[in-house]
Amino acid sequence: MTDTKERIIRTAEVLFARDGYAGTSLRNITDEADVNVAAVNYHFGSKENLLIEILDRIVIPINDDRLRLLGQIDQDENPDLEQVLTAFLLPDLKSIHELRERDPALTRFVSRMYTEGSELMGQIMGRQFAEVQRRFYQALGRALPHLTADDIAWRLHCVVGIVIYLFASAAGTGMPKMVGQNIDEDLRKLLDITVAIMTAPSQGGDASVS
Amino acid sequence: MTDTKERIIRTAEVLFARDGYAGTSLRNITDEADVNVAAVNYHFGSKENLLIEILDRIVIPINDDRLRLLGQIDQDENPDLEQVLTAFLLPDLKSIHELRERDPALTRFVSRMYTEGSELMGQIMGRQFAEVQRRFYQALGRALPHLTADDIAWRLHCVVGIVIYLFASAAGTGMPKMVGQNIDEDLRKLLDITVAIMTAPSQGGDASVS
DNA sequence: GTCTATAACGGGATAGAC
DNA sequence: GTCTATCCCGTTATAGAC
Repeated sequence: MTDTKERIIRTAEVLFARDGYAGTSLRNITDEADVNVAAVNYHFGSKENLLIEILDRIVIPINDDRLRLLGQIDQDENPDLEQVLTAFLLPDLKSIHELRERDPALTRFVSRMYTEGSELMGQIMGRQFAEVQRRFYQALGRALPHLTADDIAWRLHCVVGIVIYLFASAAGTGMPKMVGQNIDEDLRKLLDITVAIMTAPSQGGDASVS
Repeated sequence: MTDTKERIIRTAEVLFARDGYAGTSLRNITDEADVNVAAVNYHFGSKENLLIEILDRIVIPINDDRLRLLGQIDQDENPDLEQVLTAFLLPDLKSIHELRERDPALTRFVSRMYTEGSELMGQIMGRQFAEVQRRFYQALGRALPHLTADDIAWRLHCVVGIVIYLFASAAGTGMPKMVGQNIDEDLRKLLDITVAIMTAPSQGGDASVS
């Protein structure tokens, strides 16, 4: 039976989330998963490949979901800001709830991938997120025609910062719990904040993001 | 001469920021700093003590500065929201500019300490931040009397999420540059967003943070 | 205070029996 | 597909000469 492979993934993603990639040894994983040391290299080839496979399984569905929801909004006319933000935020909330159900520590995986920022992870996350970013810049530009592209980028990144923190905080250990049990309520609270961010009057000059 | 100790700190903080605590070996540090392997254990006792010393040097001044600025605001009457938020945000911006001048990668150190969330770092960061959190909850409660304590906590944590992302993004590698060259301009943009967050109308029910 | 040398151990990866 | 055994290297930490 090859649920050995699945057991490795299930164990490794929790350990990577809790202790980080560098902080987790293959032996930590195989001991906990009750599989042999050699199994990781047999099924994945290397520790790094194992990480990439785990990362893709978690992050790709989120961004696919984002693009799917954005595609459902009628793109001919100017889209509604709340709908666009919902398309951006809802996949994260769904993912947080799913991950948390599997293991409370698991939500930290996503925030780690962003913050650890090694060459490896930065490239992978960037590749995953580039298309999403481009599409949402477009949609937000139509929803908020009075803002400059730089303003939109700067403010969307504030939203991203909140979302990453949301993943980190959902893990439970020491951080404030910002995500509850009801996705609709969580979304409503997030929309209150993020709509305010995107529509905030700007006293300052031009924002710029490179 | 004991600038050996200082050289170790200067090198280690950059490597910890760039590659993480677990991802950095003492040999990485001593090779790069051009000091002997044994010097770290002589001057700091252990790798962990080295981290704590570096962390304290960076984070304690930020939070001290926060409390100092908050103390300057007249606490007898209801404080002005922008002033309170400035007391919260300005120390971070000053720190980002200082760290970035020493080494662009260095700003990532702070965001890492939050997101890595090992027992060690979580405890240290929690201890550092607990008093700050308490004092700002109080001040924000007076500045925004119509909000519940839970709403204030939830929204302040959104601000924290943005700030952490700010530190991470300032490092340059792959992430958007959200912090410019002029602190006043950066502060103005941040205040636009964070005032909007704190004063956003809430369509949803009660927020709750534990 | 600073060095060399080494202890004692854990790391990722692989060869080869089963 | 799964195991044991092992290679080879890097790890933190320390002992002891200088």
